[in-house]
Formats: sequence, C-alpha cells, structure tokens
Amino acid sequence: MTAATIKDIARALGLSPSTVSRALSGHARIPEATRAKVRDLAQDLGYAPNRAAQTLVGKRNSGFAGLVLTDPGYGREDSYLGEFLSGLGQGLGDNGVDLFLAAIPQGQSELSVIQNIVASRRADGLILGRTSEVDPRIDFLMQAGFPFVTHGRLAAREEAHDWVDTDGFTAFGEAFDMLYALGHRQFALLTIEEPMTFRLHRTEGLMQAIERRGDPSVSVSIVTSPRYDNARRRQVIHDMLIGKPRPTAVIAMFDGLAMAVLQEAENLSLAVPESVSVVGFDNIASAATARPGLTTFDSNTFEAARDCARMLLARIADPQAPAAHHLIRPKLVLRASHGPVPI
Amino acid sequence: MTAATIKDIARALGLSPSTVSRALSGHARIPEATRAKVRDLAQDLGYAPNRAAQTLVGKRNSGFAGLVLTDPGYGREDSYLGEFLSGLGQGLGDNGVDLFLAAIPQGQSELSVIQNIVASRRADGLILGRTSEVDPRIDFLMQAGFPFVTHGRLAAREEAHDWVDTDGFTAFGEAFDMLYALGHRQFALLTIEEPMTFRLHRTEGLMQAIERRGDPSVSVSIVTSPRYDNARRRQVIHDMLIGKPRPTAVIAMFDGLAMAVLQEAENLSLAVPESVSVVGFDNIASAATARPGLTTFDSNTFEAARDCARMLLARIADPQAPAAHHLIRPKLVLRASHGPVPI
DNA sequence: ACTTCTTGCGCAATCGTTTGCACGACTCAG
DNA sequence: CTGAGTCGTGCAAACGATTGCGCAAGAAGT
Repeated sequence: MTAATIKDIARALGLSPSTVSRALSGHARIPEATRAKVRDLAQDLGYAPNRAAQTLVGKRNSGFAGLVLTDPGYGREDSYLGEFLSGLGQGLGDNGVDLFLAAIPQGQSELSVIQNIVASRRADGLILGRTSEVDPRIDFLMQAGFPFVTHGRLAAREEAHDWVDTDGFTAFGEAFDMLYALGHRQFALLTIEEPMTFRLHRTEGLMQAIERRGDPSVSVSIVTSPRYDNARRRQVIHDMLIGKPRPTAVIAMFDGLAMAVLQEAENLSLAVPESVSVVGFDNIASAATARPGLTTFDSNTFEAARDCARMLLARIADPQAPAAHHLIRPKLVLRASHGPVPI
Repeated sequence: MTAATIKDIARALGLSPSTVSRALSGHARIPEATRAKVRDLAQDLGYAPNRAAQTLVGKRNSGFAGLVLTDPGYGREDSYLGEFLSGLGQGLGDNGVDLFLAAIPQGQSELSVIQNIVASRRADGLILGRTSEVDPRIDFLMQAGFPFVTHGRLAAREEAHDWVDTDGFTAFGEAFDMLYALGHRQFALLTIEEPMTFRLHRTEGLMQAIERRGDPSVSVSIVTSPRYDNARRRQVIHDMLIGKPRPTAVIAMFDGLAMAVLQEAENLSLAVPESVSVVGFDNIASAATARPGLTTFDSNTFEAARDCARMLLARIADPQAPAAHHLIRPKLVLRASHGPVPI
C-alpha cells in the first residue's frame, strides 16, 4: 500500500497541500480548528512526511548522521563497535536524527566513500572514528566545510575541528607512575604499526612520565605488534617477554594486545603478576573475566560516542560555532594483572 | 560549497538535464562521445546524484536498509552488535545500499519507530533482530507488505516470511548428547525471562534430546535468570549451583549467562569442570579467554547478519518471490569447561 | 523525390514537501 | 462609508533527478 501523503489529507479535507503543511508544522496563521482536523486525520492515516521530499526542498536536514564502517575486521573482536554505536544512537536518538552506516564497497577507499556521501547529500554530518596522525578524511571534510566530529584528536591542529577524545596521554602516565611506585624499572610498551592518533598520545604520555621521573634506571623497550598476523603477533610478544632486559611490566596499547600478553605469559609459564605485570587500555568485556583479571583503563566508549553525536548535532545546528572539544578522562580499573616488581 | 547537480553539468556542456541524466545512466540513444564528455565532467566536479531526489522520483530505492537499535543496554556487553553490524555492512556494502540505524527516542516503542520508518519511506526494507515468540513488529510489517528479514524464526508461521536463524534446537540437543555421554544425568538449563524465539528453540532442542534418549534417570531443572538485576542473577545462579539435586552440568542459554556461572562457581570454590560442567552458546570473545575456556557453540553472528542483508536485498528486488529461509548450523567449540561427571 | 526509420536531444511532467506572495472576506478605526 | 489591517487559505515555484513523448535532421529504402 502506498503511504499517505500530504495531498491525500488535503483532498480529504477539501484543503490545499500548503494549508495542510502549515497546519502540521504549526504555522501561526492556521486556526486551531483546522490544525486539529488535519492532525487527527494525519494520525488516522499514519501519515509521516516523506523524508526524501523534505530533504530535497529543505537543502539541509537529511536527518542522517553518517558513520563509515571501516574494514569489517575492525571492532568485531570485542565490544568496541557495539558500544560506540549504542552511544551514537543514544546521543542522536532523542533528536530524531538517525544514524546511517556506510560500508566500504570492495576496492574503494574510505575517503572516496566519504566524498560520495558528501556529494550525494546522504548525511548532514559525519562521525569519524579511528583517526590517524595524518588523516586525509579530515583534510577533505575541513576543506569541503562539511560538519564532522572525530573520535580522537590530532596532535597538530588540535583546535581546528570538533573532537571527543579519551585522554590516553594522562592514563599512560598514570600507569607508569603506579608501576614505578611498585618498584618496576624495566618496562615494555606493546604498540601497533598503524599511526593512529591514540598511539601517539599514549606513547607520549608514557615517555613524558618517565622523563618527569628522571630516574636513569628506568628503561623501556617499544615493541610493535603486527595487526593481522596472529602467529607473528604471538612470536613478537613471546620474544618481548623473554627479552634481554626482561620487562617486569608490560603496558599494552589496548586490551586486545594485553590479553594476548596474558595468553603468551601463560604459555611461557610466566606468572602474572608475580613475574610480570600487565596493564591494558579500554576495559573490554573480556578484561573482567580473564584470569588474572586485567588491570586496565576504562575508556568509556559509550560516553565518548554519545558526546560525539551531541557535538555533531550542535555543529549541524550552527556551522559557524567555534570548534568544541571534549577530553574524557579514563578511569584506572585495578584488577589482578599488576603487582610489585619481582625480586 | 553546494555540491554539483545535473543542471550544472548540463549548463556547462550546453545540454539539457535529461540528456545528462541519460548519459550517466547509460541510455542507448546517447552516443558514446556525449556520454564520455558528461562522464568526464561529472568526475571532475565530483558529481554524485542527490539521493533524496532519486528516492522521490523513483518511488522505490531510498538506498537504505534499516535496523532499529533496541535498548542501548542490549549488545553492549559483548561483541554481538558489532559483529551483527559488520555482517550487515558486508552484505549490503557491495550493492550500494547503506544501513540506517534508528534509535528509539525516549518514551516510544520500537513498533512506533518502525511504523514511522515505513510511513516516511526512510528505508526500503528492515532487518529485525531479537525476535520474540509473539512479535507485533512482524505482524505489522507483514500486513503493511514492507520488505523485512528477521534474525530468528518464529515457531509458528515459520514459512510466512524471510528469516535467517541459528539452529539452537540442534545445538542444544548436541550439547545434551555430549554431556550425557560423559555421564551427566543432573542438568540445569539456565534461561531468561524474555520470550525470545531462540529461547524456545534451544529449550525445545534440549527437551526433545532428553526425551529421545528415554533415560528416566535424567533430570533437568530450568532456572530463570533476571535480566538487569545482577545481584539477583548471581543469587539465582548461586542457588542453582548448590541446589538440592545438584546439577553436574549447566547448559546456559547464551555465553553471558555461562560466564556468570563460571564466576559464581569460582566464588563457591566449585571446580569447573571437575565438579560442574558448563556449556554456553554464541562463542563471544571472552569465552576464549575465560579460565577455564568456555565450551560453547559458535553462533557465527557475522555470517548470519551478512545473509540477512543479502536476503533483504533479494526481497527488495523481488517482493513477490517466495519466502527464503536460512538455518545456520552452529559449531560446537570444545574448550575446558566441560568434562566427565564427578564420581 | 518521397516516405520511413533512426539518431540525438529537449520539453515538460512528476515525485512530496515547503514557502513567498497574494487574494478575498472580514473587522475595525476614523 | 472608506481605507487599512488581519485572517484563512490557495497558487505556484522550487528542490534534483527521471522519463514518456515528440521534434528536427539526417540516413536509408523504394
């Protein structure tokens, strides 16, 4: 059955489409009696304005906020994507704005998908996750003047656009301070190849905390894990754990890596935390159920996403407003994977 | 900058909009020379057809498949939502169809959101998760003749509409057979309050497997866990584990519950699997990293979602086609949470 | 040379909604 | 009684793309 349109209502009531439109949108010159009649009939017919038509005429509100799904491998392993989307839904939902997810068709880049979205006006604004240190998506959107919010700030040009970020800089400093206080001096930082913005901030936070401490006996080795190759990842972690100056504390860029360290330590019969302490970041679901429970930082993805959504709505509403920023302070979750340095 | 339209191309080339439209869509009566000119300029201008306009005229393809995000609590705990959405993205992506997620505004029902989507033509079809045994959403969509696919089949009216489901019936029978062979006779089925379709099929699968076996020494107690109240959930599981005929094997409706059983067994110093075996369903990420590793069924949410998406595309393409069904056979993942019955 | 076909393209309507302008019917002040 | 307001409503254009119909010019057939 074809849905009811404004014309159907107009015809049934002997009015013109204009009047119906105005009645529904609460125009001042329409008397309450007419307004009520129109409202009632609209209700009965289950009328809802055709979004495409509204978009077309209104130029502005497609009523969609877009998110481009990056490669399907990402976010599948843990709860990240689910939390992020739930948060976005929460932030957008109450404003009648829907979220629209674009997948990346085979052989296309995320950038080209974004360009297409902008050109076809499928969304009023975009949310960008997984920002990297040099990010062409941001350049493009800035230059196109298209509303967007990133989850993750750039180190350079921090002030240029709206972002929400999780303060990995402070968190990693905190992690160091805690482990230092427990006597640790040999550290390993388990990181990733990809130049994501969070990598930069977290690494920097750790390094500056070390420097601030000024203890020359502190050493840190930076170990980079490959992304897809699980066998090689295991090998890298294995080598790290039995390394020459054996690290007594491993700080992992995020929980996925930390869990792999836990696993590999078990394979090596290295007791955690008796022989080696492990700290992660994110507080994914399995961090709580792992044995030992993983000490980590709660990155509160849900909240971050909700704030991204709200920020984007504000940006769409007022394109000229100064850039907004929101730095979320992650909370240290103390569990059982860290302890005093072994003697 | 306002995006390029078909008129801009037409004016620049001294053609009419009609010709440009036809050139771009590969109409037969447009010579290759004109087509090339138009294509090139469109490329240069970064032209992409305005989706709203296309939708409006075409009546059919809004280019969106919709999914209504149920309450934000759902799917946040584990990787379910992320996997599901990734799967949908994969299934839709290559067809240029985008996914659109509607949140449920405060105080509204999911049904009313769906009705609104249908009326406002914001989507060409819908994907329904979390089907329950009596589901008004399905009734409404069937009656409205709106394309949709459910993840989870109804027991009654199995044939009426398109669905993808995970065969919990067979899986739970399999779980029983395996545990029976290990000597277990005292079972507990840990289930939920909500009348979801999967609950029905899994319970039925277990019950029929028991009946098929025909061993009167087999007993099963059905224990229902509350949904939100974690303290009460723990209490219920606690009571179950120390129950009168103490179960030697617990089959949980899904991994979330199974993990809670593992936790509670540890609190009670009940060794798993020496004192009690635990089997779950879904194979969420933390099932692998739990100690002991959780024996469970891999529900392959990604694949299910991908197939939902494809099925929906087929349905949209041919609304008259007979209903399609796809039953996915989950694979038993043997880990360390099950073992022979204690003596 | 005259018809018929083909080719290349434009006109105009259409989709559903919004909105500036205007018009007729009142009311009301002077 | 007349001119100025107010009120309730409709006309028509516009948003961008698609598409049936038709027209002019050239090609081809007889």
